[in-house]
Amino acid sequence: MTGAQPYHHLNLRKTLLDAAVALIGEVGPRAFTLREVARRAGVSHNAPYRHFAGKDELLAAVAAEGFDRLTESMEAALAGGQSPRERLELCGCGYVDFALRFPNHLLAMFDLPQELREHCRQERELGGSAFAVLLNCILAAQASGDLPAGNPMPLAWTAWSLVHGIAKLSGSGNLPLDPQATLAFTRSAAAGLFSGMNAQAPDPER
Amino acid sequence: MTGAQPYHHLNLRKTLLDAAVALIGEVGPRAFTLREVARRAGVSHNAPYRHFAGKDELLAAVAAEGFDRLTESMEAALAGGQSPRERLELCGCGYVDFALRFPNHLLAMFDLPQELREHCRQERELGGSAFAVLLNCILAAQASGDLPAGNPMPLAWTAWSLVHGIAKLSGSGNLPLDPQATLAFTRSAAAGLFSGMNAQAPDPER
DNA sequence: ACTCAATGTTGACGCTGACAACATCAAGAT
DNA sequence: ATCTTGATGTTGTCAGCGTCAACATTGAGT
Repeated sequence: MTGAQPYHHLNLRKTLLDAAVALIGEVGPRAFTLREVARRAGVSHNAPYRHFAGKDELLAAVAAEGFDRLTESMEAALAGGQSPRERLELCGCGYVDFALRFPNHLLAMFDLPQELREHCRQERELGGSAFAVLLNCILAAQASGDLPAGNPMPLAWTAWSLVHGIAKLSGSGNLPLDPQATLAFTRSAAAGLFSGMNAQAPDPER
Repeated sequence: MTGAQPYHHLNLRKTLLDAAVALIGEVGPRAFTLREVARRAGVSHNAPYRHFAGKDELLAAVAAEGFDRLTESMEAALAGGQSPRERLELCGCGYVDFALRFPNHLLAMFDLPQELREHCRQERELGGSAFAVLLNCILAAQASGDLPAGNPMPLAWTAWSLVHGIAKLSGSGNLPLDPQATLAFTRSAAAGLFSGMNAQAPDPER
């Protein structure tokens, strides 16, 4: 041994996570291969098993990291807003901005089997945190009168659906807009949706 | 030979397609296995190669079938509408209705690698047909004055994003609504978005 | 110095997608 | 009636994958 490759990697876990994210971006989460991740990290094909129970748990870890960054992105975006309405719109922009900056994480978060997600509690909790950011924006807008009172959930689902749809369609190349234009479009669409939410009361039966 | 299992299957292609759809629904598009499809169809592990170039082409065929049914679903839904506005809303409901009825097809259509889709022309054409149904609804609404004039594309993208987001979130279990409630929610959200589209002019720079 | 738990490696097994070679059948040509 | 041919299904094979088991290496605490 020349010492160039120490036996212990010291933070192989992080290295594997980064390699996994990069690999997902190159080949998609379907062709994603645990052995290739190990290869890129410069370790044997079984080394990842010391840090993750298996392939699925590695992907779940990527997804968890993604939910973390999603929450950060939304909170950072809405921090610049001055009114509840503006903060809600910016929150949606933060969602799409995250999707544009970390498309590979988004794939791991939503393009993976549901049975895996059910099995992993951490991921659900982090997803809940992200949703809570949006829900708080809705609640604040309702409290200030910027949105009609009532059950906030339909409003939150609607807003989430819109930004999630933009994120997914953009990520799969179905929106012919560059990132900057996509964000501007998101802002515009969110503003339109916000106006519409005020123009009609939320579904009364729920 | 008892004659029970004729050597030639006669329409193995359709049998394989159906088996593939069922398998996607059971294990997801990621764990989807070409050999298991063949097994369920009662043929050898290499028989599918006589009808599809490989695993990806079989999945692409499922996606193409999905785009076909999506177009049908939207056209059937909007046929009941009496005004351009109502037809547009119903078109969105048709999108979500398709997603609820054929979730396995939706997975093949959007949860698959993009390099495959680029490679397959038929799928892009069928996707374009489906989008055209939506776009025509937008154009009709603009012509009748139900929607503001101008570039229809941002309006179409917004509407598509909303229903696509609802479809994807619902399909991944993130919207705690049963199918009927999901459709009602879609109608309500679409109506709200429609109102918002009128409350503000489309993005002028595009 | 010794122990030991953590971490990385090697080897193996069954499964998969894909290729090549062969078998079977239907139908038209001779 | 026989031959030929192309389409369709099968068997055999290979490398690569995820995962388990057994072994090797290392650093930290005694």
